[in-house]
Amino acid sequence: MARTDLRPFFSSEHSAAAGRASVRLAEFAPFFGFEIDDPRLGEVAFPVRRIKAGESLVRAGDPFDAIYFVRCGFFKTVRVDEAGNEVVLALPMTGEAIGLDGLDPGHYTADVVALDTSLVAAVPFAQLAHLGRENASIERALFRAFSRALGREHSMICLLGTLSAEARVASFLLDLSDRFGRLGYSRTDFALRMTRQEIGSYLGLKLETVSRTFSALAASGAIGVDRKTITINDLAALQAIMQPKGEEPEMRPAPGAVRAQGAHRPSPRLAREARGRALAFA
Amino acid sequence: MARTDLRPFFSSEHSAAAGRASVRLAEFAPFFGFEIDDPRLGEVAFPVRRIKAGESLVRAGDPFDAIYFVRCGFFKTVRVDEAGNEVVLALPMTGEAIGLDGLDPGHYTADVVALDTSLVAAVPFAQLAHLGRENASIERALFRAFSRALGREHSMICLLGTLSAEARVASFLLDLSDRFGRLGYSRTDFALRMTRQEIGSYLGLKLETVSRTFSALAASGAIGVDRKTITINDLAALQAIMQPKGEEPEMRPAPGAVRAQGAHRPSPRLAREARGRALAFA
DNA sequence: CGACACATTGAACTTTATCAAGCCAGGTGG
DNA sequence: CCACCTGGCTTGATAAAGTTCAATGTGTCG
Repeated sequence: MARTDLRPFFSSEHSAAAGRASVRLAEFAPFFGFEIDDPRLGEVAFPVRRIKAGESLVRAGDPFDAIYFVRCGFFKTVRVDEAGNEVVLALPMTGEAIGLDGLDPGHYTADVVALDTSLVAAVPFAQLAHLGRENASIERALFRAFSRALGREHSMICLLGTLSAEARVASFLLDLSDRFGRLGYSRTDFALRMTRQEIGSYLGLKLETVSRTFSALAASGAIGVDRKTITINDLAALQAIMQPKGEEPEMRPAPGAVRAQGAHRPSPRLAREARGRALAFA
Repeated sequence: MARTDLRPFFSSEHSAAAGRASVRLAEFAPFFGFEIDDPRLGEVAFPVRRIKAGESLVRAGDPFDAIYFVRCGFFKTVRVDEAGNEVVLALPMTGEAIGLDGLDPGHYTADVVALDTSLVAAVPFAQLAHLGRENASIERALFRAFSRALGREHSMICLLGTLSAEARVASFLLDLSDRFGRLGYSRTDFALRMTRQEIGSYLGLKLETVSRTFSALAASGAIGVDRKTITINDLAALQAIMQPKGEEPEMRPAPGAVRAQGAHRPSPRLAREARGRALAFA
């Protein structure tokens, strides 16, 4: 793991290697919920890194210094735990931030590998924190980025903790569909960038199980599978897979009688609101 | 048998009224990695809430306003997903923060229920962020708290994605042991505050599986189980369970390796560093 | 004391992993 | 151009790990 990785044009501001070496904040901020209310702020520029499929953006153990904002492309983050197990922790794509979990330990905790040619803005954390101190919107967006990441992990834990293989795969496809959709791509037709093995690792399954589940879903007509191309034919069917029980209409306890000791009520369903790429943060 | 009682010695100083209504930052900050370099800062006080076992600190859907710092006690955070599955997401105890994931959606996403009589400091997020803007150490600690939470979730995802039931339970016990140890309690004898069902939910297992695994570990001599009391007899055995393969990774084992050192696994891995109450952030 | 919630244990059953072929598309080199 | 590799995918047969169902035990609390 001690592989000295020379990072291509990291701090090169002007050196226009193959392409541009930096982006202005104003160019990518909107995709991450940053509101730029001060025009000067928008002019702050950050180095850009271009990563080709198969290359690493960061490696586990590298000293933490920057957050990476994916401007376009697709990555996988892979952690190798102490037992030597490889786990795909996340599949970040355009509009998502990478590396937040490295702040506390002081080093990145996972390898981040591009699955497709990608562009990221490398924002030194110290600088970001500094900007945040001057601009409330930036600070807010930064906190929210952390919080959102946390929420995502929680969903993942629920998925791994409770869902069957079929439900996990359905959930995975719906998530991809949703994310592609938000970016303006088709919600029903897309190409997977990762192997069955990687999907399995991400979902806590073996690649054979993923393959079989794809086949089964295809046989049921819910989706079409051709190699790495997925077609979603019946969105509702996929969603239904995750409602295993005939959920009876739940009784809604009047919001006031909160004397509930011990037992936990069915609790008000927290609507999954659109937290998309939108900027708003009341 | 001595039920390790987390004595509420909280109000050591003044106003030992039955229910003191506030704590000064200086009193609990050190436990969370906050460095108080400005004495005036230490005087800032926050409301305290005392929660009895079985009561809820927050409920899913409640509007997000504060982060709760557990001063003493033990909680579970439970999410009920859209399918109606209950999942125990975390088991926060003394020295940990609760509610960080609620910032982005604007409401708490899980029920947080006390498993034991507990005391928490309720720190309004807005106020915390404001303090952070004036004091770099506070801000840093806040970011780190987010980052650390993220790291914890990642470990959880690895656990759920790759480990067998036995390894999950072993890992769970080691984690508890470690956490109790950090707080000054015995690392080898402690009382579980949660049911088998809750443990199972947390580990992605059924309660029967947890029970069976406890029994098996007890039969092997690694632990002792008496109802809710756990005794760890063989720490190394538990640790060994998580090294399923004779994984001889490429890290060359130093030729003249120390054998004396009580069979300490080759875990020069990113050692889980003392992230306890320590403050350092080089 | 009796009820009840929690825990343990057994046996049957399901789901997923494992092992083992075989297949297919794309790339390489003869 | 084709024959042939190769890496990834599919599919089948078994096995293993957990779940489910069910019965029984046990401490706690009213």
